[in-house]
Amino acid sequence: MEISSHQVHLLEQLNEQRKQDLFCDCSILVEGKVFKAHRNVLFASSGYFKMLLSQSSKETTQPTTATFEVFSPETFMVILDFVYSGILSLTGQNVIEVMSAASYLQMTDILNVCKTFIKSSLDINEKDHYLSLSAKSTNSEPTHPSLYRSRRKAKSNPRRSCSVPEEKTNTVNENSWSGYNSYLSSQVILQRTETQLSKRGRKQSTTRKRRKHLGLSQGRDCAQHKSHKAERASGDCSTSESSHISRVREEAKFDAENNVDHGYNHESEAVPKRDLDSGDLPRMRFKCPFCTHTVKRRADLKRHLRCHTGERPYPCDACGKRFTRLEHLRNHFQTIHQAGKLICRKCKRHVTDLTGCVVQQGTRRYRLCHKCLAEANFDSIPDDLDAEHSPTSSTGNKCSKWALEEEQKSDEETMEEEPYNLVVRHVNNDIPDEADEKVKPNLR
DNA sequence: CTGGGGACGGGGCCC
DNA sequence: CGGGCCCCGTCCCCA
Repeated sequence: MEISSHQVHLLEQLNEQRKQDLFCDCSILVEGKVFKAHRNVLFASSGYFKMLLSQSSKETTQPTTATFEVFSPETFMVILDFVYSGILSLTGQNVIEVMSAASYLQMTDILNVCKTFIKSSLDINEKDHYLSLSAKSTNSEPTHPSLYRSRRKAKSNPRRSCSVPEEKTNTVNENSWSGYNSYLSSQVILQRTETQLSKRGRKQSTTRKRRKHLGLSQGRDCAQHKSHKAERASGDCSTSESSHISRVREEAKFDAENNVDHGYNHESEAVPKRDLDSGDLPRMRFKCPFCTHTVKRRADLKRHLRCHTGERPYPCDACGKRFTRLEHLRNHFQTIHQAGKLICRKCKRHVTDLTGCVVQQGTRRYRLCHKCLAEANFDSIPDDLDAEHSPTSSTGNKCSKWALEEEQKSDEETMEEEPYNLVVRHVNNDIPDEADEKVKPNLR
C-alpha cells in the first residue's frame, strides 16, 4: 500500500532541516553566499553534484564545499528551492540564468522546464498574434514568478502554480503545458528589472555602441567575446551559457541606463507584432522576448534566440568548439582545420596546391607558400605560428621545434595525416558533452 | 601603445 | 522553413 503523502512529507522535512541547518553536510558557495544542503539530496538531484560528491564520497566525515561563480546566488536559490520543494520559481527574468545554471548542474528536469517556459512564451504570442498583453498586464501580480511544481500539492504556497509532469520530465510533453500556456498568457510578463540585472558587477557599457539594427543592443561585444575567450581556454560549453547570462544582463543594464522601454508590460513579447512600413502595409515582425530585437521571419527569431539560450548545437569534431550555426561551424572548420584559405599564412600571398603546401599543427591547418616554407627552413611539413600551441620560448627556433613536433607526431597521431572530415552533428544541449546520434550528412 | 588581420557572432535576406 | 551567403561589428593576437 502506497501512502502518497509520504514523499511530500519527507521532502518537507528535508527542507525544514535545510532551513534550520540540521544535518547539512554540504556547503555551496555561490559568489560569496553560502548555501547549506544535504549531500544526499544534491546527489539525487543533480548530475553535477553526483559527480562531485561521488568523487569525495570517501571523506564522508568532512563537510563538502562546492563553489560556483558561473551563476548568481539568486539563481541557485531558485534551483535549491526546487530541489527541496519541487517548486520552480521561474520568471521571464530568471529563466535564462536558471536554465544555464541547470545546464551546468546537469539538472535536465529544470532544463526542460525552462525550455518549455521559453517556448511557451513564444507559442502564446504566436497564437495571440495581435493580442496585446497590455490589458493582461494590469493584473495585480504581473511579475510573479510562474511556479512549476510537481504533482504534489502546493500546500503552503498561495501563489498560482502550474502542474508539471514530474515523472519522466526528461521528455516533457509539451501538450501538458497548455494549462501553463493559458496561465502564461494571462500572467507571465517578461520583464527585466534593473535591480535584478545590475546586481552583479559587470563591465560598464559606456563603450557599448548601439547596434545598427533598430537601435538594438546585443551586448555581445563584451560578454560574448569574454565567453569566446573562455571557450578557447577551456572548451567548456558552460562558459558560453554563463556568458550569455552576462549578455542578457548587460543588455538589460544598458537598456535600463538608457531608459529603453522593452514594452514587456504592454506588448506581446514574443512575437508577431504588427508593423507599418513606409507604404502603410501591415508587416509582421517577430519580437524577441528577451531583447528589443525584431525579425521578419520566425526562423530568424529561432536563430536569434540561440544567442539568448546559449544553445550551440554544432560542435566541431576536430576541436570540440561549438557553434550556433552550421555555417559558422563550416567556416571555422574550413579555415582552421582544412586550411581552406588559399593564402600563405606568412606572406599573405595567394597559394595553390602547386605553389604552397599545407602545414599542420595539432588540429589546425594552414598554408605556406614554398618560399616561406623554405625561408622557414622546413624540409617537410612544418608547423606553425599558432600562438596557442607554439612554444613560448626560443622563438627563433620555433620552426625546428615544429618540424620536430611533426616528426614525433607522425608515429602516434597518424590520423592527423588524414584531413579532417567535417561531420556535422546537431547536438542536443540537454546533454552538452554527449555526442548526438543524429549525424547529418557529411558536407564535404 | 597601436593598427592590421584573423576568428567569430549575429542580422538580413535570397534560394 | 532550413540552408546558405553576404555583410558588419567586435574581440583578440601580434608585429
